[in-house]
Amino acid sequence: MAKQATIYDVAALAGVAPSTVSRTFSRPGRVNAETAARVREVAAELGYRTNRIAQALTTARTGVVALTVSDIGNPYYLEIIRGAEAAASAAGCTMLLSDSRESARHEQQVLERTLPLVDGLVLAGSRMSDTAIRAAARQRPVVVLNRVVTDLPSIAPDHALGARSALEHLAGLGHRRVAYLAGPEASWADGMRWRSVLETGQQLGVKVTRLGPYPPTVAGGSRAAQELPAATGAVVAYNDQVAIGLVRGIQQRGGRVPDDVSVVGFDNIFAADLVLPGLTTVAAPAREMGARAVETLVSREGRTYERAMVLPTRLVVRGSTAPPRRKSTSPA
Amino acid sequence: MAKQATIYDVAALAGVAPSTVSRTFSRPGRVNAETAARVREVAAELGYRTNRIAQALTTARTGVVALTVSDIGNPYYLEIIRGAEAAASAAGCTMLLSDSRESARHEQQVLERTLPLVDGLVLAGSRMSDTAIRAAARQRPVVVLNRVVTDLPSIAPDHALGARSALEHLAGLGHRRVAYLAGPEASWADGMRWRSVLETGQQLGVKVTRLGPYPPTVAGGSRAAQELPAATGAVVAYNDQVAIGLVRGIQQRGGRVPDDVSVVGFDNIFAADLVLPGLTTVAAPAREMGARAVETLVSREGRTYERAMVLPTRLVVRGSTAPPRRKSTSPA
DNA sequence: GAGCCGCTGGCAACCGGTTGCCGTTCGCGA
DNA sequence: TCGCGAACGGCAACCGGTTGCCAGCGGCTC
Repeated sequence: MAKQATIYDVAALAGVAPSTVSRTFSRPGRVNAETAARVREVAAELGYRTNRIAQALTTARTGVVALTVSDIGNPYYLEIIRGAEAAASAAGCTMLLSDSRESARHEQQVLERTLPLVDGLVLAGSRMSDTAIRAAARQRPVVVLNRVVTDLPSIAPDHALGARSALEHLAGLGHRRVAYLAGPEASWADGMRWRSVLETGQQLGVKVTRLGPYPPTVAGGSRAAQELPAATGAVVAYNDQVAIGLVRGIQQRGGRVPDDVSVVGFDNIFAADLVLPGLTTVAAPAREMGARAVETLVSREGRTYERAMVLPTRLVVRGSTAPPRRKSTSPA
Repeated sequence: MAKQATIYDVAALAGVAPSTVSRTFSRPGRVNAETAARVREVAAELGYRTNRIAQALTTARTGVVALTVSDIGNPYYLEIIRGAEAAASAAGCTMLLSDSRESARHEQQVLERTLPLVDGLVLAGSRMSDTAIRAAARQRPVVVLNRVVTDLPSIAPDHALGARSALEHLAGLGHRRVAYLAGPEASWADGMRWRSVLETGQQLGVKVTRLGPYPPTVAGGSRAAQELPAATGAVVAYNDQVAIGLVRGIQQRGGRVPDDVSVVGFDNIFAADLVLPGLTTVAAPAREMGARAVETLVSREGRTYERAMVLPTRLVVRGSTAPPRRKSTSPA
């Protein structure tokens, strides 16, 4: 923790004014090439590094962007985080990652702490109200992920399309009754998914029922398995964790997936391909979403409020879905 | 993004000097109760919030601590992150989380960016050399996690004890040959685990062989399954992901776990209890480690360099380990 | 040869707090 | 009544850069 050299030290040793040193680094071209070379040389010798704090004070830019997720433990965010990190790094900023622990209150606290320090904010899976989000947006540029907030730059997968494709898949297999396992009530995605499942069900003549809400975790899914009506032949779960928990719960009670129950999840998390049977799930371009969010944030010069960006989803079919079981227990 | 009120605004409106406003917030007690009350009132009215950047410039404290992990996707870090977050929050600081992507080079870059902005740094699973870590410690207080660096505050699970208990468990079941699947060469934990497996093996009369290194991922474990000598009856894997991948790989080739091969992992990640069979694994008090690390960092007033803190591990026995298969294929 | 312009470097104000030091006021003991 | 110290508020310097403005200088045009 040796004392850092300042522009004043460099200036003195190089025989120029501090402002010249400053310009050498922050405004190259503004200073004569030879002078700049000398300054750089002295700076290197002294191990000078510009003090980002002091810089931030005058420029009002810290070079840090925040990414808030509703739960770091949720693997869905993994690719979002990676995408965001890559974009931030490419743009020369640091990313400040924080966890709102599935709580609007905690999310608010986190924002309170981080907002003053950052140039912008990506809210992935915010549990706050639109009003609260808009309030934050009044302090710093905000990009909303996984959700659409009017008049705020938003990036979201096409939840409706995803839910529709899940239901079409099940209907195509011959299912006529489908249960939807709801996630957190504060989840915007949950609302969109349920609504789309409901509507698509009506269009396809599939009877849909809603169960829950359940915590968006494996444990939540296990609990759902206990409460699942016996006749249920097909389930769309809020996300993959719930779906995985459900499958396990069913299996532990002696049921079989997909023979007795078909299960579809959302997000295509890594583990979806790990469990047995593999989980059929709705995949979103998570990495791309993370990257786009940060890019949007960083490039917001004219504060152009583009319309919400909705990205296509894709159904990944694995072993957890199959035609409903015949009444007879033996195959045809 | 309305203009924020400053101490000058508050001072003017309250009819006091800016320094009084400053002291009202940063040095309560230094100013008369009545004056303070008035200042606070005016501040509230104006929505004044102290500018953390400006504050950081003079106090040289940003109130941010960084936590660097080798891979955010690794569930092992999850509890560490949670523990660290809780401790940071309790201490009134913000946590800056970053990912070094299993690369010393990238880790270095990340540090370059974050060090200037933070009050201290927790390195969890650093892939850098001791020298590089010491260099960082010269710039900011550092606490090392999962590893011991001489003369630096270090917190690590008792890797040796963990590896020993794993091997004792296998030996107790009757295994006489055990393979160790190595992790990243730059991993300090890997070195400790292997060494302990080796030594314990010698003491217990168990023949141990080392395979790898493999990437510390499920995919790495699957690859290991392909390269596993046919006669192998018991395996200790670098971590749970590798162990899980191994189990899957074995199963896909028609092998059975634990009947044909017993498998032990490290870290007791969440998924260890999710796979079938459940994974026997060495658990470390991850959450506590994360919390202790941040606490150590924050409370480092006298820069007391306590000795390395080594925390006990605990073997969690699940279904992936069993006595070796008899020569006869039928049960006794 | 006068006027103008672009290139450079320096001066000094400023960003928004923090803090050492000083002066005033006031209570209290001698 | 005088002296002394504690309490309290203000002044101004400072943290380390950034930047608007100005001046000197050389070159070019007419």
